[in-house]
Amino acid sequence: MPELAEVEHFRRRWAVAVGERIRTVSVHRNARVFRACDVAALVEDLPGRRLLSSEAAGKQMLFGFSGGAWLGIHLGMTGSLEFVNPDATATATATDTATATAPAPAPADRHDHLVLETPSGRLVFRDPRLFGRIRFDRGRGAPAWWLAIPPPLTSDEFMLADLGTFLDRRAKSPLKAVLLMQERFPGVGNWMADEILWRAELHPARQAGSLDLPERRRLYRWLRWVCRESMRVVAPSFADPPASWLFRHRWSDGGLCPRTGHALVRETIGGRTTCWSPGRQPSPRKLVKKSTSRG
DNA sequence: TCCTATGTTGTATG
DNA sequence: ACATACAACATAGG
Repeated sequence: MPELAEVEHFRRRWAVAVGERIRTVSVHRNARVFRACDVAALVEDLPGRRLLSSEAAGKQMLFGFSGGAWLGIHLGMTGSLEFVNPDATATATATDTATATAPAPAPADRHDHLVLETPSGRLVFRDPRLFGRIRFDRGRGAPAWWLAIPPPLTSDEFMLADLGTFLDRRAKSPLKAVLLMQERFPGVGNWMADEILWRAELHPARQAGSLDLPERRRLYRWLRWVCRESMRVVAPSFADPPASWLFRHRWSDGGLCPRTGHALVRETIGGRTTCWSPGRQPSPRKLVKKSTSRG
């Protein structure tokens, strides 16, 4: 599920516990999501600390704790965050074990790899497919990997020239693959890339370096628009975008373009299933053909 | 049984 | 060193 706005939505789910103290930490310590994480440090360090802050940047999240501890979360393909209020019966039993010194048991659900218990509930990280990633860092300021994430695509720091530079550096790659590169387009994922290219009327297989200036302007404009609008529409409630978006038609075979009414096409481009509207997004082959005249 | 899946990364090749 | 392409990761559901 998680691209830019969905990640922001999950961040907000955990943010309800900002200010609360972590009472216990339970983990599936051998889960792949901890491959870049010192699990022992996390489990020993976090209890007693207070959750102070939460941020999302692209598909990454960072939760800050009192005393200089940082929990980084990437949701991979199937990760999610949830805050679970204990029901009345569960509260009694959970409270009784709170003072116990024995290590916290592993979470009951096999896909819940990290659970932070607070006085009012449980912060749950779930990820069936295990492509997600948990990081734990200590220090006064945010960790280096976090600071290296480029600025939001909706901000003034991301300019047309930045887009142009990157397109030229990846000149031979299809636009679809280029838009998925997080080092330049943090938060853009498979459905967002298709949505952007569809709105910009650019075929996903076009080589990045082949775009003229008007096309670059279009890409820039709709890239920012999709980021802004998805944040506005999706982040608060996890709502689907309106039916006027490609999003609502791209998932299965037989979908129709909401602009042209003609059949959408689905094909693998840049290693990912890609959906586009042939009547709206002219193929690279056709574009090449138009320059046949020679003086 | 086979195919697909809203993501990243390691590795091979040019 | 850089750019590009793709298999691999692990699980669930159609």
